Amino acid sequence: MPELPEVETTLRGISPHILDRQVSDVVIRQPKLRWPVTDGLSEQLKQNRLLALRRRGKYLLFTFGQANQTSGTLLLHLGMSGSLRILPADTAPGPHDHVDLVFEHDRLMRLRDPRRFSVVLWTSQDPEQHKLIQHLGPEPLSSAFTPEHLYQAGRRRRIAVKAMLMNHQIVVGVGNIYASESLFRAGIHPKRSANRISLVRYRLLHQAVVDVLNEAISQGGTTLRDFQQNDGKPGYFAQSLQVYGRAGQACNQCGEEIKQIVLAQRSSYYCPQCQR
DNA sequence: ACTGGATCCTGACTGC
DNA sequence: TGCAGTCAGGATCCAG
Repeated sequence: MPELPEVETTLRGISPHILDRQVSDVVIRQPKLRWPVTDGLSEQLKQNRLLALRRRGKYLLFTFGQANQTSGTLLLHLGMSGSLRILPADTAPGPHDHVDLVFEHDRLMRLRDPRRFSVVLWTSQDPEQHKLIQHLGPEPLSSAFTPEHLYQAGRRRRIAVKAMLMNHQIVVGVGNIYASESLFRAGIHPKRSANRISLVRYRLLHQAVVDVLNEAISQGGTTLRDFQQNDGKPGYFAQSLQVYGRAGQACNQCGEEIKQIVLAQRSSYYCPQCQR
């Protein structure tokens, strides 16, 4: 389900309900996710307060502790099909509701994930040094993400530019939908070799990534099948998609038929007229 | 050092 | 209606 805009939407939706609240209970119904849920998670969290909550790439980082004393950080990644919701504490769990954090004011945060690719891990170290976090590239909506950064990363790689955009060591948060959409806006063919793109064109691509992500966030993300914002509403960016999922339909820009190809095991959509 | 492919898991959809 | 096959918004691991 979630790329950066969906994770950001989730973050904004859940924060006001749980920030500065104390955990009264933890329920783990299914510990077998992408990796086993950290042993003893319940003991780490109970009676601790959520001191801070932020996003790094597609990870959510929940910092827990007492007063200003940090005890550690919960790393949470939603994988392909994960979602978080805030519910009354007595809400009966449905299928695939694997983890609940119950908070002191009778609210719970519930992780649902049919495909179980999500990640729930505890670390008492600095989360920036965690194995899953430390090699992540720059945030696309920060000043560390620049056209020159993309150009330098692309120079020494022969992989398809779309595969490069989706490599989170180069830039985080860009998944299959937004990679396709950004390349369309920049007029670059998804299969084009990363080292055969000029700085001028990387400037276009950089701006396209930033714009697409910002627009998607402002519309609450993209709902294809099951993504819901915290209030149960879908994300509305699906209406703005120009190529993703539009194989066989006419390009909104030139009328040419949108094509679908498989690239690095993922479906890619593009306009053969507008993208070279 | 890069790169492409297989892999984890379940649900929704398509075609016979 | 049932069943097999295909495809999914992610990212790691492994072999070449």
